[in-house]
Amino acid sequence: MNEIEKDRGPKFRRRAEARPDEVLDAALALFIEKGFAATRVEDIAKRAGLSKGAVYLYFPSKEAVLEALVRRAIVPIADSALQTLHDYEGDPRIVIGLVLNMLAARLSDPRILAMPKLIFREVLGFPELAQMYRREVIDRVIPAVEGLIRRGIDQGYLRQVDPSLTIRSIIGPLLLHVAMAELFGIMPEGGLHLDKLVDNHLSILFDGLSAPPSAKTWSAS
Amino acid sequence: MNEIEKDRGPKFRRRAEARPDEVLDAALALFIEKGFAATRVEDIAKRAGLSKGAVYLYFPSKEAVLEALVRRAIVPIADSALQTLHDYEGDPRIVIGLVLNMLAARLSDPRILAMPKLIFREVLGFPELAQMYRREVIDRVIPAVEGLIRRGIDQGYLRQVDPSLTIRSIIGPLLLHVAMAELFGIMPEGGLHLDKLVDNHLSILFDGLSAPPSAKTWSAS
Amino acid sequence: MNEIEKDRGPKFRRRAEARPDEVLDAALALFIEKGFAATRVEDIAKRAGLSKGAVYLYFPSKEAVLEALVRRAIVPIADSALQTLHDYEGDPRIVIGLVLNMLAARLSDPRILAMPKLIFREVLGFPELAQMYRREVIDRVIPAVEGLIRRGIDQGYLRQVDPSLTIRSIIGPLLLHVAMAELFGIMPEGGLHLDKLVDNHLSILFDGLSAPPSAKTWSAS
Amino acid sequence: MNEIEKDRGPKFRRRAEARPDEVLDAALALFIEKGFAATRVEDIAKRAGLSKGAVYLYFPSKEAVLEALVRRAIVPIADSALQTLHDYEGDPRIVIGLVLNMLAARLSDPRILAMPKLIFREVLGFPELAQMYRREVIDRVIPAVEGLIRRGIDQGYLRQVDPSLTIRSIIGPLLLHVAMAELFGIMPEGGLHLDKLVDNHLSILFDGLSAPPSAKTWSAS
DNA sequence: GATGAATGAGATTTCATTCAT
DNA sequence: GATGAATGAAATCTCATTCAT
Repeated sequence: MNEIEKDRGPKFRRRAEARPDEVLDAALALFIEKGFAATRVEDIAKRAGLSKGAVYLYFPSKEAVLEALVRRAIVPIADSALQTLHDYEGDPRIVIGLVLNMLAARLSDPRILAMPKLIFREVLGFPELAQMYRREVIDRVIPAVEGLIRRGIDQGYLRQVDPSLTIRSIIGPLLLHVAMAELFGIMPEGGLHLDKLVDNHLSILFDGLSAPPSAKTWSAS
Repeated sequence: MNEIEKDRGPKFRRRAEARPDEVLDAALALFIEKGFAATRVEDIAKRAGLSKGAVYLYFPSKEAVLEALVRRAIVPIADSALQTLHDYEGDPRIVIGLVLNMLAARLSDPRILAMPKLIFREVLGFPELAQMYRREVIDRVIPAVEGLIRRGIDQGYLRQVDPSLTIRSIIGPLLLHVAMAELFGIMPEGGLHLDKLVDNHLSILFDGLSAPPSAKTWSAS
Repeated sequence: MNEIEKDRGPKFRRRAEARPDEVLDAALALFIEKGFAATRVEDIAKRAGLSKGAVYLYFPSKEAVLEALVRRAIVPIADSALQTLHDYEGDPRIVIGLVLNMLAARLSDPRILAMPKLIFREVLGFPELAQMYRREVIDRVIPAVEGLIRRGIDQGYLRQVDPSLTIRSIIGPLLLHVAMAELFGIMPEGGLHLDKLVDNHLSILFDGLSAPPSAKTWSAS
Repeated sequence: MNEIEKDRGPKFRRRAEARPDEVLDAALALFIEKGFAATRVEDIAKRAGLSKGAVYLYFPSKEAVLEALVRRAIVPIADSALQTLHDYEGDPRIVIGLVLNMLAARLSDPRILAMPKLIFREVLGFPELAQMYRREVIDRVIPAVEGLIRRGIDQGYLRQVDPSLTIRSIIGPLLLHVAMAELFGIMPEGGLHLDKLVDNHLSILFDGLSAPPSAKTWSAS
């Protein structure tokens, strides 16, 4: 931060204030790989390039590392989703498309993908984690999306649907896509291809699976 | 059940062939509540009404309890879904509706809901679990659904979509609904109401979120 | 023992009073194979063809099985060695040769070989075992052999040696031969060949390793 | 050693590089006393002046302690025996006498005596131990001794005997002497007196138990 | 600030022994 | 007499956390 210290090449960045962040990076990788319970503090330390004891200089417990990890990651994501939600005013389908594509782009970065994976995996064991995530992310995003849908209905862009339940129809397919890939290794050939999933999903989400009646009539005639 | 025998303390129950099942029931409850790693074998035993050592009469290890648990639960579910998939031939939307409603009904039973919760939570730590689930459930259900969609497209019921990716659009919303409720306690007032979710989801899935063009025209004029 | 019971074919010997002996046979085999500590009572029971609980009808504890085992085996061996020691009066070398050859013949039977193996292995952990073995075997055999040697010296058959220490020179080579074979698998090709060992050993024991002085002279001239 | 540091309780000793050796010393004493199976890791730790967990800082398992123990002890002994065997060229009886006296001197140290006791006791349960002992000791010593005997025969020092079997006659008496003392408490008054045993044994080994024929004649006449 | 040796509570697993049937 | 389900003490090993240096 300071003018003299700045960022003087990677060689001189040892022992900087970035230490806690390096611990979090290491912990994230390991929590994803093996889970919270099966990750030893010593592993985290080793991967972060410092000693076991040093971890406790920055965090009072292993659990605190997990909490800090989640806190660090979720706020920016929620913020940028909310930003997009607020910036656009017209056809909500445009906004939904933008947000889903933004999400798809972000989640293609494994470092970011790691966070929801971690949260979904560990949240049952750490109620504070659930509360934090709810407070910081869910309780801010859901009302915004619900409002978006409600306005879309009011303005005639969308059919009459339950805004709250419809959120599941908008986000759920992404979650399942990621879950299938991460938990069972089931994904399109060559990778997640989240962009293709979003394309396919948006076309169904907006226009439905059903063939247009006219089309059917045409082909039948 | 008998008035005299009733449930008079655990000491006098011998040669109950239901023992392994009682252990599994106890383990399921605890694994869900606290996770596999944080559940002690002694907890399982106590809840099943026997001693720590007795658990090892029926299962060679704690991990074996988990595997048996999953095996016991998943096959029937997959079977009945496949049954429905095979029994109907015409409009695939009917079949999809039937299967989703069947799923909704089943998952309303907490004992059944517990299984996917458990699997999703622990599968990262137990590759064998993932393989078993894949083999027994996923690899049987996915091809059946893909075939259903493909035939629906060929017969003019459905629009041109990617059958494989579309599976995510069909199932994903249920997963998210359950996840929100179970992980963060976010659900409609008064309960999961999976039936309402499925209603809302099916209407979007088949007909899309977009208001019909004529409607828009009308409202705009 | 009784005229009627006798030994009426193997078919009718089930549930006879031989039960405890069958337990001991099974225990012996397993104690040899895996040691006392690593042998489970259930293994003994299974091998003896009865249930775990039945073992406790005959023996109050696992340790009691070991003691009974040793007691059963050692007395006859000591008896027959003592018999031979007492029966001969003249040249003690004849007696020593007879006894060693008798020992060699007996120890070629794995069932008999098992006992000293077992005793040597477990005696450190069971002082009572040591006492029993000492009382029943060692304290009867050693004085007899010492007396034999002493008389041999007095009668001019043997050189002046320490009778007590000489016992080690007489028996030690057999012990080492068996130990090398049993512990490390080091033995003559094709088996223990205890008879050959005894031949070689007796010739050294009586006449010494050294070449006769005259022979040396001859070969040198 | 230093007057101020002395041995002021276990709490203030840190970074002692001798730790693993202290653990081995403690383990040796206990394994001898109670056997491997009956010795708890906590006992070892307590005797070494540290905590249960600390043992696992130095050795990955209790079994590894045993292996390290044996490895530490046997190589020097085998080495010095081989040294003696190789250094002398002439009359093999001289070499045999030197080696046996060297062995006697060494085994008078209880710390060294403990090792063969331990190995003989536990080797049946740990095949790796047997292999290690064979590789490091037996397979190096036996060929050397066999060669010595063979050369002694060729050069006219020794009678025609089986070199391989004769090894038993050379070493066996020492083994039995030690075994009787350690297992049953049978030994000359006042201690092992291995030197006296070796004296008596060597005289028999080289010259035989039999009285010289001339002597017999003399005494008879 | 940093280290890593040390601790000790706690987890899984084994098995001799008991005892209702 | 026989069974084998059940117990529970005890053993090995792990690892979050502390603290002397």
